[in-house]
Parts: sequence; structure tokens; C-alpha cells
Amino acid sequence: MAATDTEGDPAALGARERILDASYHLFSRQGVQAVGIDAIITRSGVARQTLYRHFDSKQDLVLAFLERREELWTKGWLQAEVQRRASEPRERLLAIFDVFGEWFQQDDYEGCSFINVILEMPDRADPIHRAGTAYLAGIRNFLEGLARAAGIADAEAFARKWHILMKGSIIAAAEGDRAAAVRAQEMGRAVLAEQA
Amino acid sequence: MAATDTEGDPAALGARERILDASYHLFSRQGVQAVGIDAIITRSGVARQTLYRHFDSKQDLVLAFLERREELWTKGWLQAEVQRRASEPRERLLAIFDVFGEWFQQDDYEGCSFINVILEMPDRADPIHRAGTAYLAGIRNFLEGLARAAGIADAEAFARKWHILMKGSIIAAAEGDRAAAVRAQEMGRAVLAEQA
DNA sequence: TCGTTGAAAGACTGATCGGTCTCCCTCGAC
DNA sequence: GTCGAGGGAGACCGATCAGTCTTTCAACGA
Repeated sequence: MAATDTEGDPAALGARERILDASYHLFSRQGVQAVGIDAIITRSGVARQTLYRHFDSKQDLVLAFLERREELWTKGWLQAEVQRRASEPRERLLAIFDVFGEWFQQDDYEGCSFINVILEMPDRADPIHRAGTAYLAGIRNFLEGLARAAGIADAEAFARKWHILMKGSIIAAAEGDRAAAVRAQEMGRAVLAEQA
Repeated sequence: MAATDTEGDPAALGARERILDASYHLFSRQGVQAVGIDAIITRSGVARQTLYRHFDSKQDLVLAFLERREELWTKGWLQAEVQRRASEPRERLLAIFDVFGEWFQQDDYEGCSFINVILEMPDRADPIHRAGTAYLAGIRNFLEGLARAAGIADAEAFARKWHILMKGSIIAAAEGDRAAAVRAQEMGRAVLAEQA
């Protein structure tokens, strides 16, 4: 039972949850290096030692943030929205860019945290870098499933191509191109048209 | 006149030049936030005050680095290589991915500094962010020229699409996909095939 | 009732950050 | 000669970094 789970009162959330909420908000918008422990302490209203009771180090906290990002963004939002909007696998592949299109209109558009951490920590041996690539591979896995369901021959290669369109449009949106999703979708149709 | 220009002896380069060399090496590989002034001091072998005589602040130095990146990478390498490898505009557009293909094989592949700084400083008002988007627009301008020369109807929209393929493959390469350039080129052919 | 546990508050450490300041040396113009 | 500019070396500044430690308190179960 415990007083650690959500019980309606937002201020009464467990300490761990408040830390993760604050981390998610700050890390996803400002990046991992730019956000200090103090900012997370302040935003979560938690004591310093409480944070270090739940997480061994900042790296630990970042890894927990990425895990949550996959839950909330990849699965809870992207995949859910895609499956809600279309049922045919080919339509679902294209629907990704409809979902992106709405995402790109947000004023506080924050980009893809997995890409961000990979570029922030270019060292391939860094656990955070590795986690970022792993979660991106998870997205690719979702694409591969759709490609296979669509009867596309080399589903793995196709997923990698589709992912290039997605990542390219995400960067273009960070530059300020709000129509990036439409452009990527058009290219997607061209790529799809070539497919067996 | 002036002991400030290059005179063969590498150690006798002007102080400003040594600072810019060190900044280029460190910023392009490790990012802007991760590299401190001390690291640049040490690598350039220059006195602290000498650096601040030539550059008002770290931000100033980063802006100078980005300017140099455009000179060396965009113009001196990418555009030069593309023009060397092909003469027909359509061939030149596709040659971009041949050049990228070799780039992606490098063990110390460092990615695109313009993308990196944009994601590192998400604040649109930040001078560094703005500079990054400006240099990316410069690349797009090069693409637009090729598109126009190729007789493509909406050259601006086409350039934005092509740039999405480029940026997507750059990120995929950062993830470890060494074949990202081939995949992007294949998609480029499909996009090009649709063009008038 | 007592002991344990979780959490708040905040002092503290050593390292590093960007940036300033002082001192000294050398070289070249006059 | 002298003088000033450019540059090297390094002390120093206040702020911030990640991380540790101590004290206090409230809620809980036995």
C-alpha cells in the first residue's frame, strides 16, 4: 500500500515520483548537461539527500529519465497515437508523420531526447549514449513490425530508412521548419511506392 | 609585416590561429558545453589572458568556431567534394551521399556541429542557436541552387526535403549506422524520380 | 511506548566553471 | 637607447557543479 503511490493530491506524490517528474520536465527541454542537480531539487521540492537515496548519481537519474521517456513518449504517445489513427500497416507508417506534424506545432517543442543525449555524449562507451541508441533501436523495432506486417521485403532496411526520415524531420523542426512532417511524409510515400 | 600569419613553423602560428585550431578540434568532437576554456588554453598552449584578448567571451569563441566550421566543412569540404565528383546538378545532389558515405566510415566521425549546437542550446534567442540555424540555411541554399539548376519546380521545398535526408542520415551515423548514406541516397533517388 | 524509516533543510567538500588581474619577458619600432 | 604591444604564467574571483554529512522531525509498526 504505502504512501508512495499517487493518491489524488498532486503535492502528496511520493518523493521518487516528484524527482522523476521534475527530471522529465527539465531534461527533455533543456538537455542533460545543462540541468544541474540543484534545479531538480528545487523543482521537485525534495531534499538533496532524498534524491541521492533514490538515485546513486546523476547518471543514474538520467538513465531513469530515458526509461520514462520511452514509456511516455515512444509507447504512451507515438505508438499509441499511430495505432489509434490507422489500422492498416502502411497507413500506420504514414500516420507517424501526421502525429509528428502536430508535435512540431507545439511552442515548447522539445525534440527527441534519445537523439539529444546521443549527441550530447558522443562517447560510444558512455552508458547514457548506449541507452539512447538502445531506445532508438526500440523505435526502429516498432517500425520493423509495421513494415513486416505491410509485407515489405527487407523490413529491417526499410525501418532504418523510415527512421532516417523521422530523425531528419525532427531536426528540421528544431530548426524551425513547422512543415517538416509534411515533407517527410511526402518522401515516405515515394519510398513506399517503390516497395514491393 | 605581422608575425600573425602562418609561416611554415606550426608552433609559430599566431596565437589567435592556435586558439581557433584547438577550439575547432575540441568543439567539433566533444560539443560546446562539454569543452571548458581550460581545455582550449591547454591544447593551444596559449595564455589565458591571450585568449580573452582575442575573444570577448566563450560565446564569442563558439561563434568564431562555427564560422570556421562553415569555411572548412561546408565550403572547403562538402561543397568542394560534391563539385569535384559530378558536374550535372542531379548527379551532384546524389553525390552528397557518396561524400557522406566516406565521412560516416571515419572512426572519429564527429557529426554536424550546426545540428549539435542547435540541440545543445534549444533557446531560439540564443546567439549560438541562431548562428547554427543560419549556417544550416547556408547548406540549404547550396541545395536550392543545385535544385534550380536541375530544373526542379519548387527548388526551396525540394532543398528542405533533401536536407531532411542529409540530417537524418547524419543522426543515423551517430547512432552507428555506417550504411546510412546509402539508405539516404536510395530515398533521394525515389524523391528525385518523382520530380518534374 | 519506543524504534525505525523517510524525508526535509541546509551546511559542507573539492573540483570546475567562465572570467579578471598582475607580473614578467621579448621583440620590434622609433 | 627606450617604449609599448603581444604574449606567457599563474594567482585569484565568485558561481556552480556533483556528491556527502548532520540534524531535525513526522509517521509508522511492533
